Amino acid sequence: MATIGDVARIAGVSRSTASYALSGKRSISAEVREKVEQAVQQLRYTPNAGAKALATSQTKVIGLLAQFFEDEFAPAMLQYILGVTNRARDCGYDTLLLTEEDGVSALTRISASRMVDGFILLNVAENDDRLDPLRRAPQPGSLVGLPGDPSEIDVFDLDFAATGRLMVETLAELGHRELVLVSQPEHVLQRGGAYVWRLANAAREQAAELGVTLHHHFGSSTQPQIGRELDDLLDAHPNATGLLLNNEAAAAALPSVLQSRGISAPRDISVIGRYSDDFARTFSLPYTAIDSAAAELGRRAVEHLVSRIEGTSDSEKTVVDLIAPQIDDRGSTAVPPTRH
Amino acid sequence: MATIGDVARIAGVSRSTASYALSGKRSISAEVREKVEQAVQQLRYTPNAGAKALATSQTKVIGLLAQFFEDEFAPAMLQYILGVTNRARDCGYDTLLLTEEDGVSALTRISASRMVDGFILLNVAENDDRLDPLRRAPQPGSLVGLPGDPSEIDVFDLDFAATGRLMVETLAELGHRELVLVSQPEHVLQRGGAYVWRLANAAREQAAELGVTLHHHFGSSTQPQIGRELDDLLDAHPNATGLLLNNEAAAAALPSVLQSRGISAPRDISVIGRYSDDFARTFSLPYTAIDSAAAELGRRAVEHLVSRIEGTSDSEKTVVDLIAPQIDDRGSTAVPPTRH
DNA sequence: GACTAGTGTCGAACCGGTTCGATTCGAACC
DNA sequence: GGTTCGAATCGAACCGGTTCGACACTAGTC
Repeated sequence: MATIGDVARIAGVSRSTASYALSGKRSISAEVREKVEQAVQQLRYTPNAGAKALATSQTKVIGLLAQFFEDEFAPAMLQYILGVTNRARDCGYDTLLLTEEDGVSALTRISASRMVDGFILLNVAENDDRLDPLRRAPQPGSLVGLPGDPSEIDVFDLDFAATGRLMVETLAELGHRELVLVSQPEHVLQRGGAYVWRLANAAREQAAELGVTLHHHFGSSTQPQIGRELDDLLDAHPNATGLLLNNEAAAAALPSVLQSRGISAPRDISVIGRYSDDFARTFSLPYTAIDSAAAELGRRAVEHLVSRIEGTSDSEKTVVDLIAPQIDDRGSTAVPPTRH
Repeated sequence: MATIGDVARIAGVSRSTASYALSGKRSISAEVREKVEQAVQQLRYTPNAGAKALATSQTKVIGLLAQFFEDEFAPAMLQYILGVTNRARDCGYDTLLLTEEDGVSALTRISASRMVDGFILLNVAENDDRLDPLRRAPQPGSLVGLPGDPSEIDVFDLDFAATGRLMVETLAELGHRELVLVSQPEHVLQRGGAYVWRLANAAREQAAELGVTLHHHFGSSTQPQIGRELDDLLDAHPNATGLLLNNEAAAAALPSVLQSRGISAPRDISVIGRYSDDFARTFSLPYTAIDSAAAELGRRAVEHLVSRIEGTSDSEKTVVDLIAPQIDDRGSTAVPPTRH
């Protein structure tokens, strides 16, 4: 492969001049610049990434730490990954995908060997092991998911408290008086999926304030179970007229459950979920939902990370950016059915 | 960060000696090796990846070219990605994930800048644009998906022809005489998804040979449509007793279709799909299926690629490795119902 | 006409590893 | 007792970029 030395030789200048001609960091005569550019074309010169990284201490790569848990619904993760890689590329960065179970060792390994300029952590837990190593690392990081202690790091997440309130409020305003909330499984919460209780607590408070009854259930994240559980829940709460789903698997299972009971939304029951638009399309879910904004979160995390890497960050202070919930109305809410 | 120079100084030896002590490429006294190792511990020394890449021309990174098409079922892709990244890490490689639409430019960019030691291409089309640049690249590559011209490159794929035959054969042996095959949408095929017709043609031939009627239909890959199409198909072919699905979305949609028609597998109809075990779990699909072996294909592709990179490849000749279809029996096949 | 300022170019050093050739030393050999 | 060999170590060069300081030349200033 051609090196910058080859380019310089063909152009009849020194290596340093060729370098300056390409980077524009010093003034160069139009004539020389022209010759260098021609040599680049002719040799199909592309700088060696390793050499560049060594010289500049910049790799133009960001590390993406994804964690896949047995108890989670994997397809939902894909949205985040795509959001990050696509936006990163637009910003001039490539993405090193790290899926090892041991996120801490992945982080320290990659960080110490200077393979990346920064990190993005997905699926951040309330008390995430990876945060301490990240704080100590010389590279900046962005989190997707709000941990208990977000100090020193930029955080991006959906505002789950506002989401819980909005779900309850929306149905209460339509006249619903008894609701069922289905969350992720309890062990997701125990593992540190704090968003589960952030949404649930806020929903509970809002319900109390509005005088609405709210039943809360931790659902499974796999299908035969969650379907049965939904069925049982509807049996257990015959007067409930609204269903709130903070559980992707539950949303995916609901159509067949409703069908088998011979009821439909919103005629017999109103439904609000919380999942991404892509998820809804993939599974063809006909329910109004609050967008989990996966791609948007990934994009914001990348943009902020890049501005930190490149030192163009507007503020030195770290940021906690909670996206306000936004409802995608697919027509699955209505006034409750009248009973007699 | 500590460099090998720091290690050498603390250990009281030259840089080259420190390097040899760590690599073991020349004999080193036990005493010196000990001192170097202590210095490494003390300084938490980790080699700089860029410098190492520059010196050795090895990056220990492989490039993973994934393509996401609107008309495909995205979650299925995740299995391949995880299969590749996890196996790569076990082999000592990290993975650069490239999701740009323009796979050719991604390939040439990464290849020319020497960011990776090899490539894995997913979702390879019959006539894939990326193959020529890959052949010209200095790095080796493995394909997941069989193209029309696999020359000079290692290829890994499910044996779709054998899959088609096996599907038909299995139901024919049980006594079925009229089958319906639902493939991916026709534009997947036009884009170069040759596996669609490889399976369909083989199924057709096998059916002809066994004297079985086979109706072939290109189904949609999104849910409200594919559900309706399945319903129409069952109406159109009332005497069909077996359903073959080479279309993930169709498999995901089938449970509610059958339910709404008040029929069930295998009592009223026998079903064989083609999707991964993980996919079946995620969607809780109760149908016997031929495993698309995504993770296994990813693993084989990585292993072969690594052996090429490291020059330990058993043979110089390129390989076309078609995995024999394997049936995961979930009990959705039986003898056809008797009519009168 | 000497002084200054700015422009354009070059050589050398540096980033942090690896590797080749040379050197020293002690043990084994004839 | 000189020769040969292998083990252990070191210095220097190299990988392919970037960047600093020096220098030559031109143009403008007083």
